[in-house]
Amino acid sequence: MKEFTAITRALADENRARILMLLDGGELCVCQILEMFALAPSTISKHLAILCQAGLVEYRKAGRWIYYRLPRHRSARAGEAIRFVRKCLAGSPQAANDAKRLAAVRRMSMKTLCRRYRN
Amino acid sequence: MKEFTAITRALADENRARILMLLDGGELCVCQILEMFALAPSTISKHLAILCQAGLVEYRKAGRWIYYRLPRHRSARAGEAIRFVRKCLAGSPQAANDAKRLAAVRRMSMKTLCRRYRN
DNA sequence: GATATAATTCGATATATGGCGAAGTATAGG
DNA sequence: CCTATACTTCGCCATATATCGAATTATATC
Repeated sequence: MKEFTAITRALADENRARILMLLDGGELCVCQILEMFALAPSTISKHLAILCQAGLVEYRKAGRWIYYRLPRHRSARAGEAIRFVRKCLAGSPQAANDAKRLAAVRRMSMKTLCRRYRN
Repeated sequence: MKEFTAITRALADENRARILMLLDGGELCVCQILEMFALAPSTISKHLAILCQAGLVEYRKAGRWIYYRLPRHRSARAGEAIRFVRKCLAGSPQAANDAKRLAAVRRMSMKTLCRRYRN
């Protein structure tokens, strides 16, 4: 029940759900995720931490960059949650829009992306 | 996306998830639901309203009593949500406990139940 | 109709959550 | 090792949420 609550609370935010759908298309660097949202880096970081805590994403470090992705080995409940989000949002206007924009973001260099949010 | 958010927010509360699992076993009168929780009637009522708003439950009036149940005709997303909750919680300690207690509650008369929370 | 009953709505409060900017951490490169 | 870079953590604020008790609505019964 505790795991379930962590998962549903993690899903109960539009931005986090969008992040999950983005990651469903493959792993992304934080700077790429950041580029998809009009939010401060610290906010995105917090969202990612919440998703991580719920077991809905995992990350790997690669030098200076950190890549987030759907966990390779998920708990049964996390798997059901991801399936649920996919079923609900796949093909939705928001997801379609995000996918389109993500394709453009993927074509940008990491350097360009990371410079965007420099203070 | 708006519907999805309403659904995930509705699920993001332990008590509401428990209510859904209870209703998965068949419709229940508000006073029966009330008996399952240590919460004020007004609080339960609000939870039911939130579930209703999200399309996860519906109700029917029968004289003085109001019965809640999983909606006969659900949206695709509501169906996925209910399936998700069921998959995650069916067989969990909490659900097993609740089911046991619910069986006892079902054996009580409505009059007895309703008198319980009289101010 | 008047009264009692079953549930909801309203108003108030305490806590949780999402957001930001500033400070901190860890890695890369000169 | 000193600086720049890529994120995260911390501290704060505004809003949202869960909860309660009191007032309200709607139905049944006398």
